[in-house]
Amino acid sequence: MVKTLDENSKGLPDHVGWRLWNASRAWQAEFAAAMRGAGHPWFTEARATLLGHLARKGTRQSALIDRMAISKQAVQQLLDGLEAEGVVERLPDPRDGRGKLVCYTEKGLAALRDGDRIKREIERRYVARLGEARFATLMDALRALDEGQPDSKREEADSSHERAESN
Amino acid sequence: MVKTLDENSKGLPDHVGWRLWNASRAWQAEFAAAMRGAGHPWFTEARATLLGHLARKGTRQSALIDRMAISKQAVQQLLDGLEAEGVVERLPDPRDGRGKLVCYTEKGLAALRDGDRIKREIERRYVARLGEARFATLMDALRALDEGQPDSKREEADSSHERAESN
DNA sequence: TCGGTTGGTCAAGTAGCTTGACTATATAGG
DNA sequence: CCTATATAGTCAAGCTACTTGACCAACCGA
Repeated sequence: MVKTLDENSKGLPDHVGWRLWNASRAWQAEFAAAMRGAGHPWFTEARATLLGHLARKGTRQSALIDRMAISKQAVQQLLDGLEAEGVVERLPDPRDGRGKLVCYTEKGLAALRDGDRIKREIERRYVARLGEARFATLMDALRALDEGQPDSKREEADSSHERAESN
Repeated sequence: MVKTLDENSKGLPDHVGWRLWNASRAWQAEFAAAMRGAGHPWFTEARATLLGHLARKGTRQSALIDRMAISKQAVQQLLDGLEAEGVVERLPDPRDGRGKLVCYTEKGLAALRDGDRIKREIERRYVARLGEARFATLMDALRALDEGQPDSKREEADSSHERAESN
């Protein structure tokens, strides 16, 4: 997206925004295709985002809501879907009658393992294409970009603060 | 998305895919916010993508369909919206009774100008954050990544071939 | 124990896609 | 010329990933 509004000379756009978008999109597509090919047809981008915030030992639904930058209802709907697919399950939180613990099922853990493998494979291919040095500088620049951005970094014991109630 | 499936040690993911996604997302958000702030509240990501393929002198609707990697109906719906907003207009193609030429309105051209300005401003800020050298290597790596990808590059006289009819 | 905050659900609406089914124009072959 | 097929566009319905609004139930602090 936002190849936007610029068309340099004859051809496609060529500014940071477009290049970033393009590269990101390519990575996604490659990853998702590999995941679906590896026997996880339920895999989608939105679900992956959510699972990325889900600790192996399980996470409170409310914690997921805090960490993802979307409404709690959206998180709930994603979870409904993942639960229906048998990837996660919602258990009652023993320490809070209201709360629910979202946990991986065996199926979910298997996907996790495949995901890690696939991710490493893609990375390997990227290194092969760019060379180690260039790949390293790429990562370095991207990290520097992220660091400057507000809202990145938020280590762990971070419940409560910012993201002050939306609904 | 796809912060996915890895959570290195304590904290957020840190692989290429995630970094790219994050950076891309940040750029988008910054650009869209600036555009809306500049008096173009109709601006969205999907619309920007489409406009990125629309030449200043106008483009055949069917050509837009070829260039964007989505269904013709999706393109049509996007155009419906943009037309309703008064950003583009659809004129009959004099050389083909079936075809329509999609053109910018004055409002659309104004957005184009603002977009270019904003894009340059963001780029300037990126350079300030990374330093010129690092910014240059970032662009270089991203370009190298794109080049390797299938379907990128498609200079101009490219009508017809690939993308063989979907619907 | 009462009031406010927190955790979660249900319902309805929107954006941005998809596929399927259809109409109108163009064009190539007999 | 006339028919067959490909091309350009439209209409309709459906899905995913979000949104806001309204609500209930459990917890917690004064």
